[in-house]
Amino acid sequence: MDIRQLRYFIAVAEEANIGRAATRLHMSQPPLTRQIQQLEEELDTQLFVRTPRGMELTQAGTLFLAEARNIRALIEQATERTQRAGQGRLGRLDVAIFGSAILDRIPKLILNFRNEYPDVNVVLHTMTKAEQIAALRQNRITVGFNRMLAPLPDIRSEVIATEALLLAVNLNDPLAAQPALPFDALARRPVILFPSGARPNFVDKVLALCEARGFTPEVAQEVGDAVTGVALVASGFGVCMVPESATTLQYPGVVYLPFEDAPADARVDLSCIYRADDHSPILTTFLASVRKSAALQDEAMRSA
Amino acid sequence: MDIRQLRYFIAVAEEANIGRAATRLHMSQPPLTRQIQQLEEELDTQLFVRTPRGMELTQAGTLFLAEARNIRALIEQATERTQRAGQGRLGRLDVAIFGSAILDRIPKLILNFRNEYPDVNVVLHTMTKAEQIAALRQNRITVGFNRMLAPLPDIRSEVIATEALLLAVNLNDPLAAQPALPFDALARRPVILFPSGARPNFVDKVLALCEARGFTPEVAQEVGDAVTGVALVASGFGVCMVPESATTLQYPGVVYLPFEDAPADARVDLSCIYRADDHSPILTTFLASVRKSAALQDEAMRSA
DNA sequence: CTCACCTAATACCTTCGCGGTATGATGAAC
DNA sequence: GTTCATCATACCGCGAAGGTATTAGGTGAG
Repeated sequence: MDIRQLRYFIAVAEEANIGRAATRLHMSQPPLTRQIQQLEEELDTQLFVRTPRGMELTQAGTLFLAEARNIRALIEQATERTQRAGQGRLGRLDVAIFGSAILDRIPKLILNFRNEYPDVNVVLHTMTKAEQIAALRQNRITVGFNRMLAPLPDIRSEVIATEALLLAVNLNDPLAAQPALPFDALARRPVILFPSGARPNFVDKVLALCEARGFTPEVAQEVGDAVTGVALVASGFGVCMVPESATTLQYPGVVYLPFEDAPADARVDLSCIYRADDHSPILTTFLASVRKSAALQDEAMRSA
Repeated sequence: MDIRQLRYFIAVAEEANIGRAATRLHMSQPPLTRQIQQLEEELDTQLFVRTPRGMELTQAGTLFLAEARNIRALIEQATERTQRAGQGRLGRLDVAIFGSAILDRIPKLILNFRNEYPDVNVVLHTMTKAEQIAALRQNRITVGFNRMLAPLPDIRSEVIATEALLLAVNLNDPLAAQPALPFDALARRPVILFPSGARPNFVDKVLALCEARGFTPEVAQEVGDAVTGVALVASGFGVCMVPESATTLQYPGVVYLPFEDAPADARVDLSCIYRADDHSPILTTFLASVRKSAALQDEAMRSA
């Protein structure tokens, strides 16, 4: 059996007339006759009774018509869905995020993507940097978000955004009264650092910035993520350097203050990573969407 | 797209290797390569990534594999069901029966058919003889059961069985004491006749039998069917001639007695009728089944 | 009753494409 | 580097699909 024959059969059944069906199929009558005969022969079942006025479906033919329409619809659906999958508009995408990336920017990027491609099932996984790289290598995730990535041969990384750094200060601290701080405020207070885990990370960034300005901060505590860090600031342990997006984390007794000199290197990157050999359309569309909405976010931030 | 291509695709996907798939499909590798390429081209979607170790499904390919398996299963099911319909083993059969035919024989015939062909949906309709013929002509039924059918050009009828005639007698009647009756017992009692409705029918049969023996029975009452007739016998209205199969109708105060002389013409036929131009397989199988089980019934009756 | 007209079926031809064999290109393993 | 596997390409022959011309058969009008 052949899908072409199904098409032919449906046409003949609907027209109840081979000649008219042939016209509709843009072909001549004799080959159509032959195809119908072959179909009947292959099924070993009479589908039509030939009358002087045309073709009339038998009971078996009526049943087969329903089945044929089913099959045709299923085929159309299959091609359509496959094509959408091939364009990265349908399927599943496993995305890894890290702890404080939950704050603000990343969720918005992913939300934009989900709105644009509602038939892609985005599955989120929380992983550390090292876990993300291992998961990429095992194909357990397709893309990950992280900061401060060292280059690797098999993993490509792409900076999505850079964020300014702010200082989280306890509201009772005299520093909190000022609208902006000099960078060396860090030298005058115990500092809370995060994250713990694989280096290089945000800790190294902060320490490097201080070193460039000729001082070494007093480390009050190292913690796992930004949320814990801000919680310690609220408890009066010290100050804590955080990326801009952490300010969505409103914590009683904590204010986020910019640096008055706003040094160009006092920024931290936010990157997404993916396999260098992954050319799947779903990743391509995701990256395109992320680049687009990250650019929009940047613009909105600059104008604010 | 082509069903053959689906088969090829499934094989390649399952083997993850064109060469092995070609072997499995009993063909050589190059044409298989080409068919897969054509399929991808037609779908405008990459289904496989070519590796030095074989073919690996893309996400779109994985989805298409599931769809292709679905389609293949649906096609197999469609051919199988159509073939069964073409053999009269699947479908719908509208059968008309008349009032007292509900008794015994016909239900058994239909039950046998339903057991033998469980996928045929038998729909029963109760109709008089005239209604059955009209319904056949309008294709509202496929086959009907009735008695005493006059031949018609467009309706074929076939005697399924003949039944002996018995006399239903009230238990208080002195006749009821005898094991068998002479035929002219009918001349000595008021007679209940049935059915009313289109002639010729069973009434004519009874009257003709009496006339052949030189008497005209006294008609106590004409009623619609055997059930009512027997009820009147129970009430003492008179006697009533019934076909053998009516004896399944056990009625308190009524006995069924055979005729001692058992004349050869004291029998009545039971026929089935169908369109002369109906050659549908479902009718053919039904008739074959009916003939077979009617013969078995006859045999059982004779030996009893 | 016959003829015209509709229907589907058949005969024959051309062409396109499927499958075959032989060979090439490419990456992995030793 | 050589060998072995993979898939891709080139080219050929044949079968089958579609086209044209015609036949066969039933219906309805005159």
